[in-house]
Amino acid sequence: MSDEAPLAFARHDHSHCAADTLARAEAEAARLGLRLTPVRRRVLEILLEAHRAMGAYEVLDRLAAEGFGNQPPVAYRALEFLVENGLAHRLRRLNAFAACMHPGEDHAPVFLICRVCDAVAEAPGAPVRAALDHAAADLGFAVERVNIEAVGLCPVCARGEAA
Amino acid sequence: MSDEAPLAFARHDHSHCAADTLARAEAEAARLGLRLTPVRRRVLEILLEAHRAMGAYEVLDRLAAEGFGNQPPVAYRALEFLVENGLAHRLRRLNAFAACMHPGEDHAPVFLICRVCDAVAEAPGAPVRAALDHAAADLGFAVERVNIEAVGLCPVCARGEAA
DNA sequence: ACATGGGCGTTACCTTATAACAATTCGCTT
DNA sequence: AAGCGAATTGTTATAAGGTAACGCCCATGT
Ligand SMILES: [Zn+2]
Ligand SMILES: [Zn+2]
Ligand SMILES: [Zn+2]
Ligand SMILES: [Zn+2]
Repeated sequence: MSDEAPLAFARHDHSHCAADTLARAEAEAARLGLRLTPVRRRVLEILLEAHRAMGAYEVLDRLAAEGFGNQPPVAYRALEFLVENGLAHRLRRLNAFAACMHPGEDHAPVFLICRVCDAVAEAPGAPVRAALDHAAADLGFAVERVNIEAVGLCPVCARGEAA
Repeated sequence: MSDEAPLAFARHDHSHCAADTLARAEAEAARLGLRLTPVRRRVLEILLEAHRAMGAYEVLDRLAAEGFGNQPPVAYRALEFLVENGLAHRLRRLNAFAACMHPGEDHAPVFLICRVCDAVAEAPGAPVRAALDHAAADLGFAVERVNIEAVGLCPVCARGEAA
């Protein structure tokens, strides 16, 4: 159902990519009995427009331009809803949010953030998470929530820098 | 020279712990030819007072009370200096800073943050980092900087919750 | 019809962070 | 010892990120 490798850094038909991910998010929302209201759905669509993270205020500007509320809570509430229900992720390093590319899949994402083109990829992080759990267990620490984010160069931009 | 297991969650002689870590930080600063000025040194001491993270404004209040500047850049610059030179760490999840407990050791820290008592431990994260590098390499992504932070329950507070 | 609760819009405010400039101090050369 | 450029500090001002609290509306169930 889902791609094995993230497409974020590869050229691909993104309109298909976004539509497909939105469809999977809608299916997941239905399965969980969530109310994907117009604002929430629109925010998810906006996040899906690119493999980038967006700040809450950037999202808010878009909403306001489309006739939704124009105050911060409007954006923050929709974003929080999406994050809480696994349809989006929060990138603490960027104070920003990105659509989840694997809705409903129970994944342990590692975020790879390109410092040149700002692309964000959600890499499979099960082994990373396992190593983390092990390190925590050694200290008797019970992990509940995790943020694993890496900043660096994506393959495309790496070629550019080499020049 | 350094402890194998972090003490953060264990009862220990913290005044000795802090003094020792400060001494190692000073040695490292000397080795690198860094200028550990009064503000910078004081900020490090403040961070070392507890195994907690402190917000920049909390640090600033302390500085101001002691006759240093009372404007945000004073705190942010000192904190940035400490972070850049490996004497402190920034916890993006908390918008806060903590003293490095292993200055000069070239460690790959994983931060364990207790949501009850706010204690922060710096766990050895070499295996986690290795797993992350591997995941990134699969995508051709060159990792430069990393944030690995976990929120959960420290062993002490876990006993409390069980009751 | 009516009560209930969730979601949305708004006001108001708080916290976190940075840009830019001036005055000073430091480390070094002459 | 004087002088110079670079680094550091203090200050002003403002940008960016985030939340509390209130009331209205609408969907749902009785
Ligand atoms: Zn795509
Ligand atoms: Zn995801
Ligand atoms: Zn200690
Ligand atoms: Zn450290």
